[in-house]
Order: sequence, then structure tokens, then C-alpha cells
Amino acid sequence: MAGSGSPSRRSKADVADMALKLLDEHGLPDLTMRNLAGALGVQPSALYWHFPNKQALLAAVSSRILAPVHEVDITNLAVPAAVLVVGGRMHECLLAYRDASELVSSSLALGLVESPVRPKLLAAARAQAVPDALADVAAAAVVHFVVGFTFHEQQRLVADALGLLESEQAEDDDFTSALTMIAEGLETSIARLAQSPV
Amino acid sequence: MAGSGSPSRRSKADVADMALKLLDEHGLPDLTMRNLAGALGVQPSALYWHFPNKQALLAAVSSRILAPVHEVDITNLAVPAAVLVVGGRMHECLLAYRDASELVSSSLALGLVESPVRPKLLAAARAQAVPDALADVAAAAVVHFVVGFTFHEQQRLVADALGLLESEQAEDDDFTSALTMIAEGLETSIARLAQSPV
DNA sequence: ACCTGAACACCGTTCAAGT
DNA sequence: ACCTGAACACCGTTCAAGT
Repeated sequence: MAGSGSPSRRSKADVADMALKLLDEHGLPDLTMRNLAGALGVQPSALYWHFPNKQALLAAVSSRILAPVHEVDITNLAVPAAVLVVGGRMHECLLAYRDASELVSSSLALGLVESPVRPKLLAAARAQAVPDALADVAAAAVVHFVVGFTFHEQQRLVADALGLLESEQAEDDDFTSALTMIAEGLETSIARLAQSPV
Repeated sequence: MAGSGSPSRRSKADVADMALKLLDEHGLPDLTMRNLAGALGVQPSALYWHFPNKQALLAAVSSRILAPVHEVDITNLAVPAAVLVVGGRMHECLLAYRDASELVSSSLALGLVESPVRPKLLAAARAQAVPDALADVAAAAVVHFVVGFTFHEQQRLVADALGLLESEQAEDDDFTSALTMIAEGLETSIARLAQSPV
């Protein structure tokens, strides 16, 4: 009875929080402006006071999903080890919410949210006197691999839920193996650089 | 005057061809069932005789885009070299049509089209007595990296077209560098395997 | 500052019916 | 075998107007 009589206006953060909740509970296709407005007890048009359009809203949700990646400390790690840690952390973040990889993939591609991997790897590279260019290339390989792999992984989750696939396990091992492959390629590049520096 | 009086029924292939043309000329957002029907001189509902739904249509378009990848011959190459060739060819295929990477990305993730990279790499691996499992992991890394990188690349093309970005060049060098990194990681894995085989 | 109400210009899909 | 016509149940977005 009490607590719903007030006007109870929403903040930008409230809207993004509810969007993340809807994403996780009902998936990206059901995250419509109309459903979101309904969940907030508001008209669809009200959302356009907080965000200029749906893409901007989705970018805000993407930032929330990726936020924990910024917290990892990898400055004292060798660069290949840093690749494994930051890539693994990003993988966890994307798996934490339904359809997160699809959402983040498009936000990243549109340039509406920045990859948390690049600044992390650049910091590690500078602490070890590894050139920025190499960290950039590694960051590109890692972020595309992680997002793409997790996207595929999450789609298989829904296919499994529909009972369409026999679950081939060892999915997570595949992720680690492939990420390790990228890290080892980076190690080779660094070693070659040490022999004939620029 | 002549040539348009006949009923001129469409085949499944005609529909997919026109869809690919529309994709390339107007982009994925404008590739709607209604626009496609209009371009074919047909009612939207007619498309559902040829394809059960839009996803199936898009999968057929994805297959057409990726078809050239099947033609590369890599059986006589070492596996890391095969990675570079097949990855590079896939990159070219995705760049050949507007928004192709976004389209192929979702078709692959939904499992509606199969990756051409995996069978190619498996063939190369078997010819060199490299274990299937390693080729599988490499295929996953390559396909996700290539699709993700090209997706990002194509989004930047539209941003450039809108005059939003100063064109930082060397985009293609970045692709090759990162792909090479994956290939070198694979080489390390193979070398380690040669020292202590299963 | 934050929201309503109503409208605009679209979507994908279904299905009876036509030829 | 291939397509029409009409409908159903949706979308994102805009904008004047309210409080």
C-alpha cells in the first residue's frame, strides 16, 4: 500500500540498472524500450529524457557489465601472463549476464564503449619496457577472441536450454587453450624483439 | 516493355542473391523482408514460401559470403601457415560485402552456418600428424578473431564515411600482426608437443 | 526536471485464398 | 508450386503538453 504513492522519479542510473536486470532475466530480444518503460512504471517516451536513443542506453549497460575488468591489477605481471588474466576476467564478466557478449560486441564495434583490455595491457607493457604497438595488437586479438568466443558460448547455452544440442563439455578448456595460444604468440614476438630491438 | 509480362517466379537462389545485393548496397539495417520483397517485385509474405524465417534467409546469405574460403588449398602447408592463409582469405571474404562480418557473426553464433575454417585446418593438421584437438582450438581462435576484428573494422568504415573519425591507417597491418601472433602461439604448442608427445 | 499521451513510420510473421 | 491481401502483434522515436 505504502511506498508507491510518491512520484518517485528515476535517475539515469536507475534506468541502466533496470535494463541490466531485464537483459539478464529475459534476454536481449526482450530488452525493448517499451518493456523497460513498463518495468519502471513509466511511458516509453520518458526514457528519452535520460538517454538520447537506445544505443546509448545499451552502451551504458555494456559499461556496467565490463566494469569489473578495470579492477584487476596486472602491472607486476609479464605481458603474456597479463593477457591470460585480463582475458579471463573479461570472459567471466561476459558470462555473468545473459546475452552480455552480444550486447558488448555491438557497443564495442560501434565505438560507444571502450575496451577495458587495451589500457590494462598498455600499462603492463610499459612497466616491462614492451612497445605500445605490441600491446595494442595483443589487446585487439584478446578482445575480439574473448567477445567472439563468449558470444558463441552463450548462444550454445540457449540452444542447450531448448534441448537442441547434446552438451559437448570442455567448453571452458577450449577457451583457456585458445587464449593461451594468443599469449604464447605474444611471448614469441617479445622474445624476437629482445634479440633484434628497434 | 518486353520481359516483365511473364509471371517470372523466383527461386530460392534468386531471393538469396537479391538479399546479398541489398546487403551490400544498403547495409544490414535496410535488409528487411519488406525491402527485399519490394526489390523482387513481390509481396513480403511470398518470401516465406522460400525460407521459413528471416534467420534462415540470412544464413543462406552468410554461406554465399563465406563460399570462397572453401576453395583455398592448404593441405600441403604447415598448420601455422595454414592459419595465416585461411584466416586471411576469410578476412577478404568478409570485407567484400558491406556489413558482412556482423551478418556472418550472428549466423555462426546461432549455429545456422558452419565455420569454413575448422574443416580446412583439420585437413592440414591431419596431413602433418598434428592432433585434431589442437586444430580445433586454433580454428576457434582464428574464426572468432577474424570475425570480431573485421566487424570492428567495418563499423569504423561507416564511422569514417560519416566523417566522425580521422582515419588512422595501418588497420590491415594490425590484422596481420594479430593473426600472426595466433599462428606463432600454435607453433609453440606444436613444438612442445613434439618434445613430449601424447 | 521529469513525465504523459498520442501519433508516425516502420518491423517479422501468419494464413486463408487465389492461379 | 508460387504468390496475393489483409491482418496481428509488435518496434524505436518525436513532440507538444502537463506538473
